[in-house]
Amino acid sequence: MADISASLEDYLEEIFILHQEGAQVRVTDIAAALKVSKPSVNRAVGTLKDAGLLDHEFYGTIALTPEGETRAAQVLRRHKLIRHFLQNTLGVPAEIAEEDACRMEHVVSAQTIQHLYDYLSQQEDGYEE
Amino acid sequence: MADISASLEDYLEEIFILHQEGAQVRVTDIAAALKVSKPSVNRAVGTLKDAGLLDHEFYGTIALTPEGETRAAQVLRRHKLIRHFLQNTLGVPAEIAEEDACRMEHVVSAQTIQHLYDYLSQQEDGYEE
DNA sequence: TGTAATTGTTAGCTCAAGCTAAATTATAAT
DNA sequence: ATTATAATTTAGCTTGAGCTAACAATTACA
Repeated sequence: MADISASLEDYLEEIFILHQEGAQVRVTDIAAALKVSKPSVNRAVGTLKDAGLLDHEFYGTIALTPEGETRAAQVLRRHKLIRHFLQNTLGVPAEIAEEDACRMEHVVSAQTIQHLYDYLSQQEDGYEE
Repeated sequence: MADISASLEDYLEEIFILHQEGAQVRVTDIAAALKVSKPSVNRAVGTLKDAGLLDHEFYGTIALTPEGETRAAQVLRRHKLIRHFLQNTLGVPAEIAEEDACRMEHVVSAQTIQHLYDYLSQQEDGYEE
């Protein structure tokens, strides 16, 4: 379970989200979603493929492996948890909460996420994942 | 007020702390504190000097400018606020709280810091800066 | 005061992650 | 079926931030 960079986590997360939204995931979709060039996507996808986190055939479509899916889901879970906390507990405006969550999701430890989850759970209107 | 990188914020913060601890701040001290090579420190210090955040003469000692001091103090304040929250509100173990604060301090917006401060202030044992 | 040890700097390498321009492959339309 | 458009990939550049090795300057002490 080698650690991957914040940047690669972003690619993984976005691929997961695009997949959830239904269609086949292509390089162009990811580039558009992350506002990054297609060659940048191409290289990141290659790195993630080498890491065994996704499958990608030449000029083909992109799909997460089970391992990649697990990782992506973890990042997205952290994102939602943090955003919820910022917005509903601290009262940070939605847009700022979203932006901060995008950055914080890559740096908060598993331990802290667990404590944050427990904290949110024991509040009046408990957090639903 | 151009933004600086997380890495440069770390240098700034460490210089601030070393200065608070009394002695003159030298390249070697920073390198030891941040566990980084002296050439790395040298270059970062050059960048911060160009940004007007510190003064440094050839083979001389390092001192923050007023602007650099302000910036460093802001980073350190964020660090302490986040660490306090993680440790005392969420109950994250001290060591993990410290590590997480080290990374989070560079990515949390000013808005969120303000909201976090307000949140901590209105708790039973209010937060003291 | 002259030499040894320490400190600081320079030169130059590596890696990650972005980019553009150009080439290749696939898809769609006439 | 041929051609035009779109998607993907390759090649190669840039920047930031780390590193080591080698060189220069300073400090300390014998």
